[in-house]
Amino acid sequence: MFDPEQLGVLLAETSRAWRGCLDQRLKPLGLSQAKWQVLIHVSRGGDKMIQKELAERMGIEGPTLVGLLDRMTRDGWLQRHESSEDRRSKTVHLTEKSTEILRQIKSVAAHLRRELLTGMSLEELRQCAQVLERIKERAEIL
Amino acid sequence: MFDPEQLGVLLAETSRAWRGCLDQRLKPLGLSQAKWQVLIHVSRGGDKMIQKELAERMGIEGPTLVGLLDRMTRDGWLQRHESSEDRRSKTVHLTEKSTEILRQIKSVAAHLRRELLTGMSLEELRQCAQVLERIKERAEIL
DNA sequence: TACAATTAATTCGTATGCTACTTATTAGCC
DNA sequence: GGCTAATAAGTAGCATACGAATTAATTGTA
Repeated sequence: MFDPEQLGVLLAETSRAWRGCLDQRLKPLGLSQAKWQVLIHVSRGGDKMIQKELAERMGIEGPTLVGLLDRMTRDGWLQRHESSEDRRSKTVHLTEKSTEILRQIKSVAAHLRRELLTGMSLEELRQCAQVLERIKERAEIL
Repeated sequence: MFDPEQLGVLLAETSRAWRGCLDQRLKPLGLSQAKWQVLIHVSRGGDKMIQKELAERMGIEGPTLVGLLDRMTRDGWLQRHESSEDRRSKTVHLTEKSTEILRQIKSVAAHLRRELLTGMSLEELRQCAQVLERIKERAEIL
């Protein structure tokens, strides 16, 4: 029996549970979800990415990112550099410590993903992803 | 083309986008997601439900609920009563104001759900929910 | 060129989440 | 009955999210 009324709740709970698992496993590395997301995005973004763009890619607001970067800089995960192109901007950079730990993050995330998804067919997952994608696109333009 | 590596990210983003829409529409009523969730659960729970049980049903920790109830009591959404059965416990109750607004909450949520899900077949949604359900169950026991 | 509008980062105040700890009360065991 | 465990609520401190307002720099226009 399926009630579409429950889909929103289920979606929220599933996302929460998944994130909770990952948080728990990355905690021993000193990392929260917000922090490893920053590291991933910075590593993908290259040396030219400024805070504004990082916030956009992460889907969070400027002030939220400022606080996050403050704590991460304080703890040696990141450095901020003045942009050479625009004196209003700052670029964000990995440190040795965070470069080192990125591999572990990716490995833990991939391992958890395999645990959560084993036994489900690629076709099932693909269809599920398609539905989610459509919901997401609609929600983002509303 | 579908890459299961992206499913976790997609799940998080979809959930976030849906919740964001609902938050935006309920904001004019003075309600955040945390607050309307409290109201929904209290209305379902009846007059015997104590804070401990409310926190469990909502999937949040005790101290988080304490702060939430503090703010909601302050703003006239709720009342706390001493439990007659156990002097350690307190029961949580709707006020006139919140009873009144609950209908609007449900109506807004149902309307949004229809907007986000129109055009998708019941079968598609059912299968998607099934996948989410399995992921959620695994994540919760890990 | 000068002035207005925009943009990037920040600060401030608040909401919401957590863990660890405290206090009051109840339950359980000898 | 009396001591110890467990339980419910709350407090304290922190992380993470937001919007509004501020500051400094850039862009666009008259």
